[in-house]
Amino acid sequence: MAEVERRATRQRRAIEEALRGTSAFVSAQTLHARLRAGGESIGLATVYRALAGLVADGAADMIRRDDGEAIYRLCSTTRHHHHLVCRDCGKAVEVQAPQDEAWATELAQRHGFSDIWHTLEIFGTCTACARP
Amino acid sequence: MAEVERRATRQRRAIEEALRGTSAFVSAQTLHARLRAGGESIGLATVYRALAGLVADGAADMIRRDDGEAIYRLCSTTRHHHHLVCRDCGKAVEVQAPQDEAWATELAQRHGFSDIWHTLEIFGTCTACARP
DNA sequence: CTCTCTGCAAAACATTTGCAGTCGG
DNA sequence: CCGACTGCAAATGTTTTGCAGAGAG
Repeated sequence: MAEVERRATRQRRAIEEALRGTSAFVSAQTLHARLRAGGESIGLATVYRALAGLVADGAADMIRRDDGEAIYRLCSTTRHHHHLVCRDCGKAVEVQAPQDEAWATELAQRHGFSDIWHTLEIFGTCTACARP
Repeated sequence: MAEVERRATRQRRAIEEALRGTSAFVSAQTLHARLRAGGESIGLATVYRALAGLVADGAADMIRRDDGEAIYRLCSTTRHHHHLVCRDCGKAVEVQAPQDEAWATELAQRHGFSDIWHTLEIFGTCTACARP
């Protein structure tokens, strides 16, 4: 959460607005295409830079799809949490994993690992994407 | 686990041997470099293709590092499991998460998600990499 | 012999970066 | 005004692919 000055430019407003309008994870590529399609004039590099800034500030979550592409989403809390993500449309729900924090820490210590971090994401197909 | 014919070539034997010799996750790039350094004559594309085959057969695990690069490791079991991975040297321990399977399934159903899959990886610094 | 595998170089992609001009505060 | 921000194009780095020849079974 680097506390850096961030200027509110037209482009960043457009990005945040687009993210606020959905509960789904989106890739930088897709977001860029969507903004352009919506008439916004914005460069791809700007989208990447803005997203990186949001992640650094803790305002957005970034996870990796199976193919390695990064996908982003605004998060409603800075508390540690996980997601239930539709692998088709990206729609996601924030979820808590009751014991996982303590479990991971205990397990790591038992094996002599320090400076622990863990990722836990659940992928599935949401109701809307399930119907043929 | 596509059941496809796999021929035992010199290159594939070298790759499997290299993987068998370590408990650490390695990237295709690193594995390729290591094999070459060891005197093996092998192409990068071959390494990628062999690793993809091992993963498809369920013989190897593939996870993504934070930067998106894929890293691979032979797994001792085809049972669902997770890893405690050293983010420095890649050394990993297979671990079981007692409740996570049931928890993830129940959670997904409650939200109407089907065809569930989940990833859970713990990253830390192992004892060997911790000492300055 | 036949079909899979291999190597190489080219291609495909996602992401980052250098730079000169733009614009928010 | 000043420094952060932007767009573009070029650079980077990983992974994939096309193709002709090699080699496993």
